[in-house]
Amino acid sequence: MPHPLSAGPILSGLTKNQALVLDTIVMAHKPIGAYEILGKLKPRGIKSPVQIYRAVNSLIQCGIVHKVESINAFVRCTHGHPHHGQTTILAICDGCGAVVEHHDDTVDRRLEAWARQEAFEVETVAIELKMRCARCSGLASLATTKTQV
Amino acid sequence: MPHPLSAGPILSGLTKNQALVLDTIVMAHKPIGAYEILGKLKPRGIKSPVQIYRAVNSLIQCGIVHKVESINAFVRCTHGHPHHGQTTILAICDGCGAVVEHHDDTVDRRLEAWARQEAFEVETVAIELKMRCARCSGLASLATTKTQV
DNA sequence: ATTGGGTACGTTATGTTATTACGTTGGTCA
DNA sequence: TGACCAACGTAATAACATAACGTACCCAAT
Repeated sequence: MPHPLSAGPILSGLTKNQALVLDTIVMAHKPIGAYEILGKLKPRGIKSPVQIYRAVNSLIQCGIVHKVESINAFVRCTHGHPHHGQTTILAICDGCGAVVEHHDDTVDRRLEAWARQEAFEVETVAIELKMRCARCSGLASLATTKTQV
Repeated sequence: MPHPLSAGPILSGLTKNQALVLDTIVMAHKPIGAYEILGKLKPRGIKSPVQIYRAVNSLIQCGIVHKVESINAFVRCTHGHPHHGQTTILAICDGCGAVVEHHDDTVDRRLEAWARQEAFEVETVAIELKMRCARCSGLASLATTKTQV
């Protein structure tokens, strides 16, 4: 349970460390790794990776943050209302790190149907696409004029 | 490109290291990490992680092996015929490491439609489920009688 | 008010996964 | 033959993640 006194810069109900980490993830505007978060929070008193991992794990459990498995990084959930058991689909641009989040009930149903057929119990689902966003694929022929990940 | 002379224990057209690594992955019957592969191949002259990573990357490019992103491990592709641009869906049992591979055109179409709508170019797609297989979830109430991952 | 449980925290150390950098080998082909 | 290219070998290091310990604090039951 959250520390009752803390009220983070973004959301209340988070502990101090959770709020710091969430804030850093939000500010990044793209997936950010644990050690990069650590680097940014050292000036604010965070000293070790464990502290980051503890906080992101809480945030993930709350559903506020997603882990991008394919790049070992974390990103703010941009899905407005709470997920009702829906699978999060993430597309990440190789070029600029932009992330688009999506949900698709049809996909969820297809996966559930498959699970029933194979008689296994689904615990978690991760769907991740690597892509070039419109801007980055449009710029493909030009020199590298924009910031890369 | 493959080394022209080598013919591995499993498939021809692979280099010696690729064949060794593939063989180890196949023998494992479940996802196996790079360092575990390394451990098994040390007696056969492989000395460093790079050699493993080079080989698995080639095998992945050939489509012979999949990387399971969510657990940083590698598994033999069990899809019979060559994939026609299909997305691989993997379900991995937490209990015993069993893997089931699947493909679903409907899911592929939904993701493609989404990509079109958002105007990005898909490069790769990873769909991974963590699950308990029928055997492991049936055994849930019993003591740990079977080998765990 | 004391005590015991639970949660987050801090710190150190270590374990695990992956890549960079650089030089060598051996086959291909003009 | 010699330029090229792909795979290989080796050492070092980077990047990601957890274990194991003890402390601080709130809360609820005694």
